[in-house]
Amino acid sequence: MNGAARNDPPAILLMGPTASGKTDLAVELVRRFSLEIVSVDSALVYREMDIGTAKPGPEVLSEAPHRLVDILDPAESYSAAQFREDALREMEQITAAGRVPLLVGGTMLYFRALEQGLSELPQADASLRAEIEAQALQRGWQGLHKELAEVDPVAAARIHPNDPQRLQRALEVYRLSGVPLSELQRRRSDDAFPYRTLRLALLPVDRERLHRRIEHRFENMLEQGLINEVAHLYERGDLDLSCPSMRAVGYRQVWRHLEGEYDRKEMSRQVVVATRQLAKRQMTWLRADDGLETLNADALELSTICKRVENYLRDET
RNA sequence: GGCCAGGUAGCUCAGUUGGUAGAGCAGGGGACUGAAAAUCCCCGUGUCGGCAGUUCGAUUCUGUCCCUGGCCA
Repeated sequence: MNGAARNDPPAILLMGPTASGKTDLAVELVRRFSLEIVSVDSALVYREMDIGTAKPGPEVLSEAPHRLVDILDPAESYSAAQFREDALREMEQITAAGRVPLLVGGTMLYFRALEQGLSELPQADASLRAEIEAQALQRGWQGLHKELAEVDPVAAARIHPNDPQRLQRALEVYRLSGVPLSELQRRRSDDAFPYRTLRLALLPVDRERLHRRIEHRFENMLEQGLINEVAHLYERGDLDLSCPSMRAVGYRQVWRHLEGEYDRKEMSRQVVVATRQLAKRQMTWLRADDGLETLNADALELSTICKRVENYLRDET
């Protein structure tokens, strides 16, 4: 897309839901080919969040370095636009060094933003968001939805009155720019994505198996000291549940447990449930994308995949 | 052993003055433009514990049995 030319450099994209085995496969590929990994993950960007994000350990990272991991403090927030900029920069460096970027992750919005670009919209504005939230408290989101319908009927029709996050964003964009969000989005972004891609998706076929995997992985995280990890962040004093980092699966539920909202058993249940739901949403993106080569995550055939990658890389020259 | 309260969707429960039942959660499907591990939308048939009785008709009333919890012995 975006008119990728025949002579664009290669890039491999590897998408998959949580607990599908993306990292293992990526590391295997790095061992065999001249690739370098760029993480496409909205939680791995945070430092001090290792266990709950299933971040690859030091040994793995030294063998197969991941770019865009540990680049932010948990008090900061990231965005799809920022990711796009960062990822393009990293990809350029990797390409310039004669290697092929391997983008690996589960944040599908980031993949889309990277490949298709984003419209030119104003950045998030914390104080304006606070203002809108205060208004929502008074008038209700329904009321704000009516307000949006007056200035941007197209966006209002698309955004459900119960969807505070998107309502807030649409109002924010209009108030900052004076132009309806839907109008700005209509204007085609001419963002280029100058790569020829091999697009792979790791898709678990057996749902029960995935659920079991998620459960076991969480038990492992507990053994590795997840609660302690979150407790450290909790004790910092400058974070709360409104930070995007602390909304991540695992962190949010352990945070509530630390606040005494529910006991350890209930917390565990909630984390596992939230992880299953995350995986389901990620798979919805993958199923809707018909440009992917799908790999059965339950029965990976490494040799077949390697042959595919080898062919792809050879065709390039 | 006696008394009491319960046994209804995978879970927690509501309900039917007798016309075979519905919420939340879980689960499934979908959406997704600077918070995305976020935010939201759609989807509810299950021997209403078993058996028998009354009734045109019982998940609902009666009897009995089983199970769970509590109290008393």
